[in-house]
Amino acid sequence: MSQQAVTMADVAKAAGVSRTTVSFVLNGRSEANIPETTRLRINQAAREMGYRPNAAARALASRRSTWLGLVTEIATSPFATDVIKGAQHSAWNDGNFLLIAPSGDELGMDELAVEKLLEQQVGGLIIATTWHRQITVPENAKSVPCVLVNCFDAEGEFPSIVPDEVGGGYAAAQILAQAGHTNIGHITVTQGIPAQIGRQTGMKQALRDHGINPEDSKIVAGDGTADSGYHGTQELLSQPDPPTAIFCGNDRIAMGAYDAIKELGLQVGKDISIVGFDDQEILAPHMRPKLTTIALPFEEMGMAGVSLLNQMVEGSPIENRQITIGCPPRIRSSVAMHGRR
Amino acid sequence: MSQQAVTMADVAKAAGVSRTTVSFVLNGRSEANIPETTRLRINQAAREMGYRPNAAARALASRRSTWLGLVTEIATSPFATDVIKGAQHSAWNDGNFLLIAPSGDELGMDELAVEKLLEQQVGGLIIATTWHRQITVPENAKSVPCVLVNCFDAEGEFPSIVPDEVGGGYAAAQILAQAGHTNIGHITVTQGIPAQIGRQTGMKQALRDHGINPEDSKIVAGDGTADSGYHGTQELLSQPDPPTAIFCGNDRIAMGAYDAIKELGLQVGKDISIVGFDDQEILAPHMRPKLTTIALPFEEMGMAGVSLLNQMVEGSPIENRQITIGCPPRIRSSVAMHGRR
DNA sequence: TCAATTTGCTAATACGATTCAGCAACGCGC
DNA sequence: GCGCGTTGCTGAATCGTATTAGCAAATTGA
Repeated sequence: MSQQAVTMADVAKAAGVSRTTVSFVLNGRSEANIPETTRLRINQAAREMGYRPNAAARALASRRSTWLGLVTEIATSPFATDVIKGAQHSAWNDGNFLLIAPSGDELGMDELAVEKLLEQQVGGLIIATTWHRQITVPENAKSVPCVLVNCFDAEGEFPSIVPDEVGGGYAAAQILAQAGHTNIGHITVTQGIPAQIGRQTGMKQALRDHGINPEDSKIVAGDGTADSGYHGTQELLSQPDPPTAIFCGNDRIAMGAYDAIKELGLQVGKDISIVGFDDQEILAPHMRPKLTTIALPFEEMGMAGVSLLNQMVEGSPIENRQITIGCPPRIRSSVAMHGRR
Repeated sequence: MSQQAVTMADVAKAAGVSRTTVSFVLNGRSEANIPETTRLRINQAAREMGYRPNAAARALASRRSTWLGLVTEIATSPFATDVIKGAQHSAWNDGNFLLIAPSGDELGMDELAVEKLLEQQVGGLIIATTWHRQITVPENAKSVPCVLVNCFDAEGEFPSIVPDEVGGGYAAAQILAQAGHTNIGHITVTQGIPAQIGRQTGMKQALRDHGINPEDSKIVAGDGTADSGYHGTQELLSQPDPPTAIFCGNDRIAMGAYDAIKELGLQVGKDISIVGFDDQEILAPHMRPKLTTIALPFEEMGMAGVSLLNQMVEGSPIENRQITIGCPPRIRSSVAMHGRR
């Protein structure tokens, strides 16, 4: 199989020095001052012999590892990709590896996942969810530094990274208000979750700041599906004084809204303006017209999570235990100016 | 940090046996016949003391690891999720861990990724791409068993798992033919890639098998975007004898097709039938009407890849070096019966 | 009853690194 | 010519497990 024979001892013999010296040189330890000539000799020997460090041995001997664990619901959503992407990116740049374990539906699965990761000697843990919510963290996760991404625990015991739902909702409504709309409808995502509450709160605040009475805007409760967007839009537009703009709680709702609007013979981005939320990569930029929406910063959250985790692993004190990542607007073509054309 | 003190030696002392015995018991080695009583005593001691095996030490001592490496373009596409999901699932069930390394755009990045994975002592490698194509495998990947997923090398040196594009194209056209359509248009994905060639080939075969002359069906070259689907559909429908059904090379093309059709005042799934390809999770089931499409079996490919890799790692001979995974149709509501209503 | 086998364990070594303690040689100041 | 600091290394212990070889006691077979 792998003819992996060449170890530090081999390199040491070839270079005519001790294993210790090889270790120092290959790890670039400057405190043991090895002269340039020896250094070169060792490096060259290592290269020529095809020396490859053994991470397992290194982890064992040094009592620290280059592995971080990521527990995530890999099964459910395309969002997971982005968190993984960000986390992976950040970890890779620090020379760390991400071990991914599946978060399960069944009770106790998370605990098992964490246990398995701990066996692998991970130096720290990230627990990530695909939708922003409160979770209960498995007990054993406390054995190592642990950061929550896109979720939080009831006691606030763990540092966590969450999206700024309120700010995002504010931005969405602001885009519409600044385009001159004063009658703005809203179709929410599932009732009671942080996304719904935060986005709605932000929207109302933005309306107020732009001199619009939030009580005047009609809000219909959706459930995050395209269907609910379709029916919600029909409901909004069949009112006596229908809105000229709709803030859809997510992109899929916006997708349904598009269909309802087109069926009524109206044009999105002209007769009715739409703003979504999430910025789903394979959806929003491909809708017709392209959807103006608010991005969920999954990748940034993944990166921030790993970066925070790294600080904790290194033992540096952390100042901010609850980090909120902004949700940036993505301006495309689904919003029209209103009333002052 | 972690008070991780309890080792096999500790358990051994507590149970009043040797380390060897503990090792045998905890690893369930039956050839060394340890009586039930001792076994229980050791297991209980281990549990009470919170013993947790050290994977690094185990890997070092046993000269084999429970890690498999996955090199993938994590950055680009939601498809990567599914491969990871399948691979992860399969690996997890075998007690293995997946180490994921990013495949880079820059030349030599893959080699670096592989090198890093080899340092981690992975027992095998999977190289996966987000779109089906030929690749050149980094030289160092040959140090361990290696399987290609959704790609292949020119020489066929590595076992590979690819989707059955031809079968998928066949299924797509068959769905339309069986619904009574005889004038079927096609909008392709990017010219020259396996997806385009395979799907088109399969389509023509299906038409022939259903007594339709493939030369009669108009094919327009797209590039995989919704825009190309939009314009391609306009082109097809503005012909003298426009098709009653369109096989779209992928779901995004179908998305553009929907828009073009609706703009013409026609109804998808009634006036014009549409079949897509890919079955993008957040797209196809949410379109209106829901899109009938052919699924790309990424998850299965990931699973098959790991499973094949495992066989190779264990040294069992493999019979099938080039595995093709079927692309199953997902029947939804975008296809109408034609001509015999 | 004695040899042979089985049962139930243990001692010792190995895996491939890291790391601590220390040592020989050399230069330097006085 | 002595003490001292620096330079340039090395030896040995250690990490936590797996594994081979083997041993004492108990059991079995004849």
